[in-house]
Amino acid sequence: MFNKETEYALRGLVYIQLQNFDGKRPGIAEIAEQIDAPHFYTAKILQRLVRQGFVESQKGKGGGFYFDNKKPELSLKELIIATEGDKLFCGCGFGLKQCDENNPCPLHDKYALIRNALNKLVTEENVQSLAQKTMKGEEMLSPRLK
Amino acid sequence: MFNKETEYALRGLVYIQLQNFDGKRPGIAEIAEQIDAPHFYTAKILQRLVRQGFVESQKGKGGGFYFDNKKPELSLKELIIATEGDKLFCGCGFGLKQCDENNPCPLHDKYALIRNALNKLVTEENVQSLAQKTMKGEEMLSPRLK
DNA sequence: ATAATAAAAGACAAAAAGGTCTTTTATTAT
DNA sequence: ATAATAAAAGACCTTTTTGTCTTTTATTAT
Repeated sequence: MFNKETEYALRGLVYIQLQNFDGKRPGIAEIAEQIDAPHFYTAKILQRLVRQGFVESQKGKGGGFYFDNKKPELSLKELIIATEGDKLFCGCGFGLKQCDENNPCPLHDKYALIRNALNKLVTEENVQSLAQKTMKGEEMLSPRLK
Repeated sequence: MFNKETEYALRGLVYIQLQNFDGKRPGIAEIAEQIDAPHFYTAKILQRLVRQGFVESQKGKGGGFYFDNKKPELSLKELIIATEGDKLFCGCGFGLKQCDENNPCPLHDKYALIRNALNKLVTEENVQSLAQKTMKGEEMLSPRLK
C-alpha cells in the first residue's frame, strides 16, 4: 500500500514519539536499528522530515530527534502526502486522469468507498495516537520491538 | 494504489472484453490508443498475460486479443496478484514482516478493515463484470472513450 | 506459394525508488 | 578552547519500474 519511504517514516516517527514520552531523544542509529530499517536511508528520510518541519532535531552531544509539543499532532495523512503524494487519497483505481461520480471508471463506485475509508483512517490517526497505542498495548514497531 | 502495469492491464483487458462482446478481437495498436496507454509497453504487458493464460491471442491477419469463453471469469485479484504480487492483500500497513491480530502493528486493527474491504472488492469484481458496466452505463476506460 | 498482417521475443534505455557512504556543520560536555 | 558527538548535506550507487524499438515468428487471405 505505502512505499518504503512512508513505512520507514511512519515507524521512525512513532518510535521517536514513543521515546519522547519517556523523556528521551533517540538518535538515528538507535531509531534505524529499533524499527528495523536501513541506517543511512532512515537518516535521509528523517532529515527531509525535519526540513519540512514535521519533527525537530538537535545536533551534537546528547542530541537526537523529538517532537515540538507546541505543534499540533501530525496526522498520517499529512505525513503520507509529504512522502509519496496524494494519489492514494484522490487517484482513480483504473489510473484515469479524470474519474469522478459524473465520469466514473468501471471501478469507481466501489473503489471510492475504500478510498474514503482510507482517508478517514489517515485523517483520524496521527503519530501521537499510534505511539500511545504502542505504549499501552501489545502493538509493536518491528518484529523485535514490543 | 495500483502500479502502472496493473492499471494498463486492467484497462486493456476490460477493453478487450468489451470488444469481444461485440464480436471483435482488437489488436495492440487499437487497445493502447483506446485506453490511453503506451503502445509497446501495453504490448509487453499483454504478452505476459497471454503467456500466463489470462487472455488469448491470435497472430496474423485478422488476429488480435480475446477471452476464451470456456475459462472462468478473471477476477481482479488474480490479475493484480499476477502483475504486482499480493502485498496489497496481505501486507502490513507499517511494513512489518509479521503483523497480525496476535502481534499487531499500531495501525493493524483499522488497516485490516480496509484491506478486507479491498479484498472483497477485487474478489467480487472481474474483467467481465467491469466490461459489462462499461457497456451498459456511463463508465469509461479513458477520458476519450465512453 | 506468397504477401500482408499481427503478435512474440528480446535488447535497450530512461526514470524513479531504494539504499550507502563520506564529508561538513553544529552542539555540548569537559 | 577542545574533543567528542550527532545531525546535515550531498555524492554516488543499485534495483525496480516504466517505456521504446527492432527483429522474429506465426497466421491467414489472396
